[in-house]
Amino acid sequence: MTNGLDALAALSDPTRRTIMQRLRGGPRAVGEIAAGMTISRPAVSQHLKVLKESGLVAETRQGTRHYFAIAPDGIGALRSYLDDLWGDALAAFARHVEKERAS
Amino acid sequence: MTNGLDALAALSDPTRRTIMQRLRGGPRAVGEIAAGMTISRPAVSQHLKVLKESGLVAETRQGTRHYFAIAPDGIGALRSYLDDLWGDALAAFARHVEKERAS
DNA sequence: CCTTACCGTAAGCCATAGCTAACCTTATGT
DNA sequence: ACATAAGGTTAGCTATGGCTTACGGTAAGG
Repeated sequence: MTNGLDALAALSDPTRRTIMQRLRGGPRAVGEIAAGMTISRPAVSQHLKVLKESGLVAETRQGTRHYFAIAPDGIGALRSYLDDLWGDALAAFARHVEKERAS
Repeated sequence: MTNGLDALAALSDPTRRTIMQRLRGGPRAVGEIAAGMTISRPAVSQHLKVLKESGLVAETRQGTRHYFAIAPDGIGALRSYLDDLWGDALAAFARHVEKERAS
């Protein structure tokens, strides 16, 4: 795992998010992913490289076909990061409400 | 709420993530946030503007001081987005494992 | 009223990200 | 062996993002 934060930068790009959406049904080959998209296939390859290096997708080759699938671990790292922020935000918010009530 | 996805782009920047870390303890004024950081105060203001527009932080003014605090709703939107991906990823992974087992 | 503190905004510069086009690799098939 | 199919890689252009500097705005304090 890179460090779980690269995944945030990876998902910041709209194109990469639509790629993730296309992988929701299961593994897809590069050509299938690129089909119907407005950008070129090499561009998709570059995005897949970023997604892979960030730990969000996994690659499995089969002949000349490169299949990419969502990697649960990558999303899990993101979730735990957000959960930390979430917990602190709620705690701070609770303290703030408490101080308001004491006035 | 913008749409919950702007928050991803907002958190993609490392500087904005450290700002969020500084807000974990509760609301902070702009000057406090900028103190100790390597970048200038106007740069912090610009980052805070992005964080605010993405729904990740909320602003409350008090005199000339502008206090910023983590907005739980913004993080919640992100979490639900990731949970969607997470669920589908697990389902697809389970199907994949099942197909492997059937060989 | 004038100054000072605190902060947002605008202009400009520089670096990086994303795209396309062209090329190279590797595997399948005949 | 040759042709084709499927993808990764590179070079180069363009656009966008983030930073600084300089400026404008508002509230508090003497």
